[in-house]
Amino acid sequence: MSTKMNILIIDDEMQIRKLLEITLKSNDYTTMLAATAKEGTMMSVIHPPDLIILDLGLPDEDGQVVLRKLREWYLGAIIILSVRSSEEEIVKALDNGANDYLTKPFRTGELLARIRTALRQTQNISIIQKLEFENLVIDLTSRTVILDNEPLKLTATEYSLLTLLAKNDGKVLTHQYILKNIWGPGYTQQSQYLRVFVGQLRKKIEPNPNNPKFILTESGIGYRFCPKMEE
Amino acid sequence: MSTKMNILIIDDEMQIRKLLEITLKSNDYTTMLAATAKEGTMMSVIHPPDLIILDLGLPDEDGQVVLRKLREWYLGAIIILSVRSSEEEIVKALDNGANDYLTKPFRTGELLARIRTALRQTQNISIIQKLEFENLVIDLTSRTVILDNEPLKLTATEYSLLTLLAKNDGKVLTHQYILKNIWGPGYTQQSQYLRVFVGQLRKKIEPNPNNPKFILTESGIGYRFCPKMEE
DNA sequence: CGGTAAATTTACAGATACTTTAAGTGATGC
DNA sequence: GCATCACTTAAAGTATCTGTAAATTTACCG
Repeated sequence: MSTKMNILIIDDEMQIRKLLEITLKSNDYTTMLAATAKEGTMMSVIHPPDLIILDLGLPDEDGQVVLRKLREWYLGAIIILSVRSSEEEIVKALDNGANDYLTKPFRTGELLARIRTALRQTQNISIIQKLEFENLVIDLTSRTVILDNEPLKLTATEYSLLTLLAKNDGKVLTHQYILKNIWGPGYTQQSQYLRVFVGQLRKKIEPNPNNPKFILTESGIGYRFCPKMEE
Repeated sequence: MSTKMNILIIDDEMQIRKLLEITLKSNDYTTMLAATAKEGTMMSVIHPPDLIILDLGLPDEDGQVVLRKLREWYLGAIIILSVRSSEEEIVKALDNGANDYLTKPFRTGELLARIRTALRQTQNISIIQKLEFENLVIDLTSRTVILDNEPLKLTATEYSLLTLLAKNDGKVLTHQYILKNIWGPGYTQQSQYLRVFVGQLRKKIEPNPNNPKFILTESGIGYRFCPKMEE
């Protein structure tokens, strides 16, 4: 993501606003806060956020009405956060265009996950699975490897080997285990394949292949992916 | 919508399946029923539904794994329906690509509302009406492709292939995935079709088909649409 | 029925990646 | 110092994958 996602919180309870603000900020979002419907609507118009968290029990206007009005023009995600737990209220909110509905008290982790889901859907962002190690980034979704901000060309086998090692970073993987996973159960004796491909990978990703920084040899046992900090 | 929305129910409890079937049918959906992960996966491949309701506690495979596997290719909505109510499980499912998560026992009206919400969102995927890449513009609404301000004549298959690649720009799409999406699940072995059509597309859109700028080959894996900047 | 455009096959040359062989390095122990 | 073992590196051989052209089949329309 180039820039942080911005979330507008419309809730009249100060404690909730504070809690949400802290939670969201520490999860790499930026926030805007509003205590009333009027205030919230205005903020959303002036600077449309990527997602709105809306409480239904606002002092100045009914939440369902606020929701309907927002949906007349706002295309981002709206998550309702409310003490009201009646089925009628939930159904109404969802049919008024809410993307999700959580009842208070809520679990923070779940709210964050539902925010990610809502953003994914409205931003049309796919599930991003990334492995990041300093200057090396492996994007499992797009199947690309970026080294020093440059895309790196890897063959199918090289890519499989790198991801297997990177997914288990820190752990020592035995020759047998790697061979079984990449080439199949019948190849556990072909340690030579492995040596050749580790060599090729090192040539591509190691700044100094003689003194590997990423793929370390555990003599007699196997290999370990363990990005060393540079000195 | 011209035709009824089709929902696949994957749940091992017969009573739940029956209940859902009756509820959904009386709300103008068509349904498909599966009692195991294997059965459900197969049905979704053969006849992809508009939405999948997935139980996590299946007898033959872990629901989270089923979910992840589905998300490798299935773009429709997936709603989890499970007895498991731990935050950990919910967060995991949402991050694995579920659109929503309901715990059993559930309220029918709420489920229906959440189904409507999920369908609204996934059908909205076509909110994107134009794909633009420098000198190449694909207009999905009018089904036209403009290259260097000149309309380009493409056959139906060429157009589908180009839009599939362009919608996933940056990502590597495997031969299998492309074949399944363009020709159908039964054609995953016909890589030859793909070569022929990629060749034809390149002849039409690439300034220099020998050194492709748009459609890049990932040998042994598939193709990737990734408009390179010119030097 | 004939004409046309598109899709499917077939065939083959060229490119790419994988396997295999072999020579070279360095550490360890006798 | 020499032998051994495990790993590294390079390069040749082999298999597989890819791109292209051209032939054949299919589908559609007048």
